[in-house]
Amino acid sequence: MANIFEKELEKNSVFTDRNFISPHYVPDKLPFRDSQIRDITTILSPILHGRKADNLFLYGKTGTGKTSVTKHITGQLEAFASSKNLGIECAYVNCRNHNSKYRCLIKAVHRFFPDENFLGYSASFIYDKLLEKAGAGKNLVLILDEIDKVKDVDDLVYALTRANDELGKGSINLIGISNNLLFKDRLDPRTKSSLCEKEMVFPPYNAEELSAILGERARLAFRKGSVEESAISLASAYAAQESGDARTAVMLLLRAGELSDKKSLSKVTDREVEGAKSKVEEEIILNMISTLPEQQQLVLYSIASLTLRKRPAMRRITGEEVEGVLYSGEVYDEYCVSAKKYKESVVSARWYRQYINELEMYGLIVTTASGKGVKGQTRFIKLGFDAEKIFSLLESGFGFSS
DNA sequence: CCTCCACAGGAAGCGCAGGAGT
DNA sequence: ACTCCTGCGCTTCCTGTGGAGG
Repeated sequence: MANIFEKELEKNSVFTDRNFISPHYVPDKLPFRDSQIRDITTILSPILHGRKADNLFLYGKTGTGKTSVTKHITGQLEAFASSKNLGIECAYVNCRNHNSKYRCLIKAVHRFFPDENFLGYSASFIYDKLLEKAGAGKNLVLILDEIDKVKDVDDLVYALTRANDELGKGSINLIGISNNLLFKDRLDPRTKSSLCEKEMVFPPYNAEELSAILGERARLAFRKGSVEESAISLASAYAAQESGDARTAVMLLLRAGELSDKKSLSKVTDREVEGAKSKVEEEIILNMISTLPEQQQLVLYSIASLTLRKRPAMRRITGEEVEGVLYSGEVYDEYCVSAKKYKESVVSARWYRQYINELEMYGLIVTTASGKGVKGQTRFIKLGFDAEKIFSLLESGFGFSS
């Protein structure tokens, strides 16, 4: 339901209601996630009978629908439970904002006791409050989104699972969500077995699936007939190629729509999607690098500037455009030089390799093992995105300059 | 075949900050 | 307020590895 002012604003726009195409919008229907929804529902079903369900751990890359699916299901669960007067309550905690055991518990307890303020109370008091709620016969579902961001996860999960042993009736059920596939391995084995009683992987969407999702969203958000079919296909293809990330696809279409408005066009065509692509890519990169520690930004900066510097020479040798491939060693040397220029501290080569691994995990760079034709064993490093874009973003936004 | 190169990545340990316990 | 503890970022040291070169 659009606000009347928003309607006014969108009179001459390709949009009818932009909310439907915002990245925060949780759709009613979640296509291609039927089997996940079915499985999770089955796993949660014991609590409808007042018993504890298995804890559940979901993982998959960003924009694969983990959060949306979970919110959808718990929303339905709460609605159903309240209509049947079953004592079920859910709390959603985003651990990116609540990144410690204490903060998570506060957030959750505040959800269960909305009228009370718990700031300043001790951790054990908060914990007891939670037990009190569950002990009154309630079955609580705690969703811990981005659980890998919690500093003391082991403590948190241990405390929450342990709580069930102390409860006569009622229960505390956990759903952990993470997009870090390595997260599970660094958990304490006991935490791992209790949190991951049930596990589920959310695979990336392919181009056809993205296309269907986008089509549905476009129908809700845009004026009828103002988005060309091929524009949707193109946006889906880009997103599928990049990551299989629904959020990227949605952002592409949103920005394309804005572009059409800006140019006072009545339609969104391939050209606008094309234009939006570069903008969305920039947003994604900026989003990623802005949260990076300064040293990692420096490493990335070194890779970008080396790539740019070497490119003309490589072109001269081969006579054609080549991929900007760098040796691990020369990147470290370059990093040492620029680190001395901007900060005095230079990390060791060992730790630099750790940085490289992390940058690769974020998808900012791609590395391949050196095959034949190269002496010794090293890694080839390549940027995951356009070198100029990364270079200029780091230069303008983070105070590096040549 | 052996040796060297240019790294990869594991293990141990160190200094520090911040939180818990007293 | 005081210690004690713990996690984190990092260094140092070390062993492994695959290809080049003699």
